Amino acid sequence: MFAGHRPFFHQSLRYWGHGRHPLTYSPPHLLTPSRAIRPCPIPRPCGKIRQICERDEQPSIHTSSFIIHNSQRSNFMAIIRIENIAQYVGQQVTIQGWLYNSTHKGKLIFLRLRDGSGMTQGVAFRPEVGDDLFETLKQLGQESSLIVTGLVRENERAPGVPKGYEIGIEQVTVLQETHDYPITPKEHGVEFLMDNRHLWLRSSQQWAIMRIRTTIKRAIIDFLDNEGFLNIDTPIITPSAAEGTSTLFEVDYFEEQAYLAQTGQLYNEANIGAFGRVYCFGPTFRAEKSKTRRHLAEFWMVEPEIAFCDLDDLMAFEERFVEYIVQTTLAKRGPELELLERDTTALANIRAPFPRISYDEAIERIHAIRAATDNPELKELLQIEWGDDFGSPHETELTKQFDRPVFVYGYPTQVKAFYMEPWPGRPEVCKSVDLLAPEGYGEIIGGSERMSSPELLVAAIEQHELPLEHYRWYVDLRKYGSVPHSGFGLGLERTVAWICGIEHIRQTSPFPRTLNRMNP
RNA sequence: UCCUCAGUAGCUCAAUGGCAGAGCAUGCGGCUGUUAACCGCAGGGUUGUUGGUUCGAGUCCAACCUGAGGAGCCA
Repeated sequence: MFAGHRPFFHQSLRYWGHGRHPLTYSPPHLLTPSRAIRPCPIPRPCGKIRQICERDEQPSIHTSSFIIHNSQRSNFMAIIRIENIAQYVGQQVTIQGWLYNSTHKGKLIFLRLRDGSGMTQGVAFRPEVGDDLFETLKQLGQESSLIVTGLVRENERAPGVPKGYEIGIEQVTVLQETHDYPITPKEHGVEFLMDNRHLWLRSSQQWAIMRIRTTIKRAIIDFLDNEGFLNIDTPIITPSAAEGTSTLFEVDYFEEQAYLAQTGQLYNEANIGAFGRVYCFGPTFRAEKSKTRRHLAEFWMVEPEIAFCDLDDLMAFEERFVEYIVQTTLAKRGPELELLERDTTALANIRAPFPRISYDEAIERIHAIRAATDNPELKELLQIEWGDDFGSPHETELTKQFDRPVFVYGYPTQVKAFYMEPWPGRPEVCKSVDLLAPEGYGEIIGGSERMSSPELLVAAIEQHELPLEHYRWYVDLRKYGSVPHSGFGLGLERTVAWICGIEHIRQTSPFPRTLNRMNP
């Protein structure tokens, strides 16, 4: 009868049984099917759990705390992931995970369980599971690691992701009983949570944000692949500031001054000569001493670059791109967006085409907003003249006028990078375009048509006082088969923050690097 | 770099210049449907640091440290 458990254990231990003993060296105990607790017959746990199994006379598994056999069942139990629980209603299943929270009411106990893929509720009723198991479950602290077997049933009262399902607990293996988990289900301050970021990621909101982030990354890659782009990597270590504007992190490159890349764009422009349509997608670094909810020192940026593409083509491409990202996330991550209490109707509106306004018109609109406001503070913040770049208050007020992202094109040349194509007949304006997200999330895309004339490019480099020797290869690209081409960079974290509807960009990065923090 | 705000129990916060408090968490007890449950009991403190004013400082003053929000800059 007892041997019937073995297939289950061997199956369930597959993922962790090959490694070292999972923590704690307090004497393990075994609770036999007769529900007696007896000391572990082996004085010290050894490395391999399967070996312990095999050398013990009676099959037993050594974990940090308890093995509970509460069921006499001997059939094979399917190990499932919680995100698929709906497929198993009426069946006995096993889930491997952690205790997120628990509550008990007399003879009834509710365990909120998470396994990384979702969250569900385990229910145990004392007369059904027996006193020993019930007492053990009652004492489990938050984040204890567990293997739970039971019957899946539908119940509209059951919380979780997906909600509406629960497991009637029959058998539990406690891998480690944990106490004093620092993040309780109550509110915490930012500093405390960031100090515990390695644990905070387990919390449901952070979990949902990371699930959405990975979906957004996948959507970006899928879209570009389908459009015939090649993902060509660009260097992280660069000899000079690509755009000559931002503050960069300095690196000692074999006793030579080097920098962490702020963009892969210039290399992308080389790559389109070989491949036509390319993108790079990776981390990028800015040493700006910015501490606002929109800034990170290390963030991810996807940068597509397209040959034979002018500014109008670029805007048409960007709006299809952003529409695809938003609609794909909406379709695939409904439960996560709901958990974040995101207003999804605002996202459903994100359909191409997006409004396009010129910089000139944007300035007029901001002047009008400024004239109309009674708020003296806002009046002060909105002060701007033609030729100035927008600050975040300008962007925020401007985007409030639209229900979807808005293109602002044709910025003054003086506020943009040196490589942008001049506007025909207006040398003071360049063929640049930014895409501003709605709801005050700011600039998520910056892009432009690139300069295609070698003479103009050399003049621009000299005018910006950039070291021409570092840019000789870049000028070469215009000497050998120059074509109209355009590209842009989309900031992943700002996009995630906008789609998730969360306040601060630091929550969109698993381990964010900010002005005052690079730990953990 | 500049402006504003904050630092008290493990966490979130109270406390006219006059006994250091609550909720949550933790431990014990109770409850068959909890959703951050609820009820009762218990333990838990170098008030960020240094100096000053005062009979007396968590509270007032100065400097410093740490953090948050914003500006500039940017994705």
